[in-house]
Amino acid sequence: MVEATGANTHTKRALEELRQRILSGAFPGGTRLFEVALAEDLQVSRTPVREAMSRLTEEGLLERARNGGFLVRSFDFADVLDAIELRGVLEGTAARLAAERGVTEARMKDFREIVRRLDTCFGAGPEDVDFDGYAELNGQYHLALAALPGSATLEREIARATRLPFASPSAFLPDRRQLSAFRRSLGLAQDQHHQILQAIVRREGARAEALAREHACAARRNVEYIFANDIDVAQAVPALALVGQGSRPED
Amino acid sequence: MVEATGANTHTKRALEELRQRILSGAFPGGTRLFEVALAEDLQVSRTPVREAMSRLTEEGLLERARNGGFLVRSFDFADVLDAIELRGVLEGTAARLAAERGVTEARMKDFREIVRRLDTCFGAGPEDVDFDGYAELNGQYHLALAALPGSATLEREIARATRLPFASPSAFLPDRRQLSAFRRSLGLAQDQHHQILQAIVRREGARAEALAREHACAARRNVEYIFANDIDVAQAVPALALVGQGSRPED
DNA sequence: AATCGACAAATTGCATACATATGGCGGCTT
DNA sequence: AAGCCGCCATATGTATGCAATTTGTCGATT
Repeated sequence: MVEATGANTHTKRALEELRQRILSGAFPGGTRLFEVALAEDLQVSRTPVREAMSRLTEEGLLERARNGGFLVRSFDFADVLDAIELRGVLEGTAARLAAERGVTEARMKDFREIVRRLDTCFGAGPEDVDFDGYAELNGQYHLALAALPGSATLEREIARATRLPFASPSAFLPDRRQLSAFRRSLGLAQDQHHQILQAIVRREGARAEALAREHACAARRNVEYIFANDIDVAQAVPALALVGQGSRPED
Repeated sequence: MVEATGANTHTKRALEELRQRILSGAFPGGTRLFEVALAEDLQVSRTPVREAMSRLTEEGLLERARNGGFLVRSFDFADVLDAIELRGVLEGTAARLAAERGVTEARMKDFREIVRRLDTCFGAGPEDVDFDGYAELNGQYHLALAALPGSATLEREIARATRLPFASPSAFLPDRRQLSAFRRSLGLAQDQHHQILQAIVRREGARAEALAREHACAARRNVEYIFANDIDVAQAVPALALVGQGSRPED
């Protein structure tokens, strides 16, 4: 009711508003959210606020406090890196299982088409990149990869593990404001997209897994670059708004 | 409030009763659960029933239906195998990261102690095994393994992925009613416990990962054994009560 | 037989009031 | 100064009634 039908319920409103606030970093990690205050603020009764907070717990943005109530989860730099590592492991598993078990014609056709369209995001010049198109198709690529082996269990787990902003495959893609060396990584990433496809087609499970893992490591490099260059994190990378400011790496 | 303090709330009661029913296979997969009927049945109001169902969704036993309400999730044989595969991958990752990153003294001491105590479950004769002790310590071993790298993200994800009964490391351990060939696998498993420890100590990440994955595959062998021998599943393996009866493998 | 519309029943969404539990603060004692 | 206790304010747990939505049934029409 809240989402599937698009019905405009109070719970849905509260859920979307709270999610947006959390994702924008409006609540420091560890903040306790109080039903009554939020109900007033959002102008609904406690019931939809509770429901919304319960759902945000499912989404991984809140956790339940020990004597009832909800806390905003806190994340640090290590969580970001581990989330990226985990995504690599899970997507690597999807690639391996796809290679080992085979892929249906329909899914392979879809996957190939996405890779082909990703190619069209690159023009003649090294700076000639359709960033928006790439970001959209990159998201599609990763969803399709997760679905390739036809395992609902794995697909579900990948969806869960990549739900938080900084865990998403699209979290650290460069855009037009960023340095060109940073942007050139897109071309390398697209090459990896191709290689993963090839490894799967050739039934090379270990290779597919290794490639997909390395592919996810690009996100780690991008994160490290951002922190190493003291870039204003919240400004440059919305995905990191959730991450505590005191948790930057020291090197 | 529901769990941390042990307070005896209606929500807690409803949660435990519904969980137990679901885990015992009382509701076929896909069954819709109705608030009003359950509230009457459990003799509480709708509010704690809703809360309990929301939590069971977090636990992975229910899913939200499209226009509100909740459905009991259904699982088939492939889900069992994929859950085992996923556990192997995640525990393998824990082993690898432990080897790569190192382990604190406290955690390593704890881990060694568990392995040592697992050894004491085996007596002089091949049939002389303390099954209950083994099962208890096996669970501890796997929890400790998940915690070794000191990554809250990974530990949390492993906990989630192993939450369902058939995904648990202890799901398919043999007990005293089962065949001796089946039981002998415990000795092999314990050898693997040792080898994983050794690989971590030696900083052999790839080896640790491969061993932990293979270790998880024992569960797959056990499942396949159960099905291949037409054993009454619900009777022999409570962990499989959740799995649909029409989804047995055909080979 | 299939489809559509109307209506009733059932279910979920929600608000509100009351009950219960928790946490913080102040005062007192050691 | 530290610890303990009591009190009160606040937050959560819960029940219940009403509103809104969804589902199912039945009859009419093609």
